[in-house]
Amino acid sequence: MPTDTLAEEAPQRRSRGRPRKTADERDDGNRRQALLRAAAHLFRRKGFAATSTRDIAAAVGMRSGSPFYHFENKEALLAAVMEEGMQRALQHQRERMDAAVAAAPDALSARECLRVLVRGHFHNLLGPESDHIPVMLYEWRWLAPQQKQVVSELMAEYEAVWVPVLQALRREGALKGDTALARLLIFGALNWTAQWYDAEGSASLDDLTEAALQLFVKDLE
Amino acid sequence: MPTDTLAEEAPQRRSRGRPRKTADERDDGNRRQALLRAAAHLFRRKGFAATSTRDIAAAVGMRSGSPFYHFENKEALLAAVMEEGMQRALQHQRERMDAAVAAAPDALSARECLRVLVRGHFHNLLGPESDHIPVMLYEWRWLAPQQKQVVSELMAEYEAVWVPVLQALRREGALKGDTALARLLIFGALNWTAQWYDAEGSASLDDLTEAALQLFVKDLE
DNA sequence: CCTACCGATCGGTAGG
DNA sequence: CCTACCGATCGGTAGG
Repeated sequence: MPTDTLAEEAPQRRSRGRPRKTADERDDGNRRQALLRAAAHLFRRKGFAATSTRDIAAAVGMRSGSPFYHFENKEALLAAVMEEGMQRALQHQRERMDAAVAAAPDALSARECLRVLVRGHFHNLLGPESDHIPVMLYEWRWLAPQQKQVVSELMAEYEAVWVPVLQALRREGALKGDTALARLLIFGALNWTAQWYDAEGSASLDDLTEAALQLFVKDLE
Repeated sequence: MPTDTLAEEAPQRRSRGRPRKTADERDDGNRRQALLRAAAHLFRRKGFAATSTRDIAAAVGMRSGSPFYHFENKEALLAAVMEEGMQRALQHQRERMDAAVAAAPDALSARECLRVLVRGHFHNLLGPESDHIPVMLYEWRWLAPQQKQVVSELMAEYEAVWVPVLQALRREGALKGDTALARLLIFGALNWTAQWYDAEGSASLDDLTEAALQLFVKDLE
């Protein structure tokens, strides 16, 4: 964009016509980011089908046609929300696991591993800036097959970390039955919290984590 | 409707104009029922917001305006789907519990009670004619406050049956931690199966029930 | 990124 | 329950 070089030739340009943007809402890639944030928020609150691209545009102070300068169409915006959400979730999962391993004097127990994963999942699902993942979970059907492919690979990567942990628990006798079914049921219990968890309520994410572990994992006595 | 008395005066009336309906799709309350079934199916497959009342009308061979002869508006149709679904689910839950109690030589154990409830819930959620409950779970947000009130009372009635069972398990030591949180997590695990369960797949509803019990309930050794 | 616009679709209604 | 219709809204585009 030639704005900078033009600025050298017309340094005294006054603000007239439509109001100037303030510094932190200028072009960059941050208009795109703003659209993604607003879309995630609205898609979560009203669902994909009931959110108009006009709603999203208005939420970031754009006119109705402008989102299509940044995204090819409404579905591409949805796919981008989900991909960004999963990338951030993967990142957060890695950081938590690495930190937990680094902090453990001996090897981390399978139970402690699961605790870290569950706690991290609640952060990804219910924490601050967490609209993206519920949108991914609940608006999945609107993706085109190719977009589903991309997102489901990220989901598979996320879930793959859980597999050896559950298998270890099963070897210990702390988990019974088929681990694949157990994993699906566990993710169900966790993901469903997005339907009822109230951040203002009495239970914290740590409380939820504790309740989940007590429910899923037999204590070894 | 005066059709019958008029028929006495014109018994020879021939079929002309638009084709006659066959016997089992005649007026009655069964056009309303047909609309409910079609609506449940489409609301589940495409979501409430993306299903047009025209889609629903076409699915039962009506014209676009006709659903509004049976239902005041689109939301009333959704509410009726949910209410019917919950009434049937409650009925089914009662029948299963009564049958299990009648069949038990001694008192039913808490664990067996939970098994019956879980198995019944899978039937309500994943069995034949089961679109209504997933619609209730996933399209909840479209209800008006007053409709939410009605449906949530039915849900409360459904869940109330589970409470003493979970409390009994907790007293036995087969369930740890807060029972209210446990109930929410358990329902999450069960309800989420609507997202991934494939009736054509390898696991039966009995398999799912077994997996759920193994996951949630500690065996008492 | 805005302006101005298009074709399509939607929920719902009057009148029969 | 159909016919004929309305006003509103929507995703998306051309042209700048």
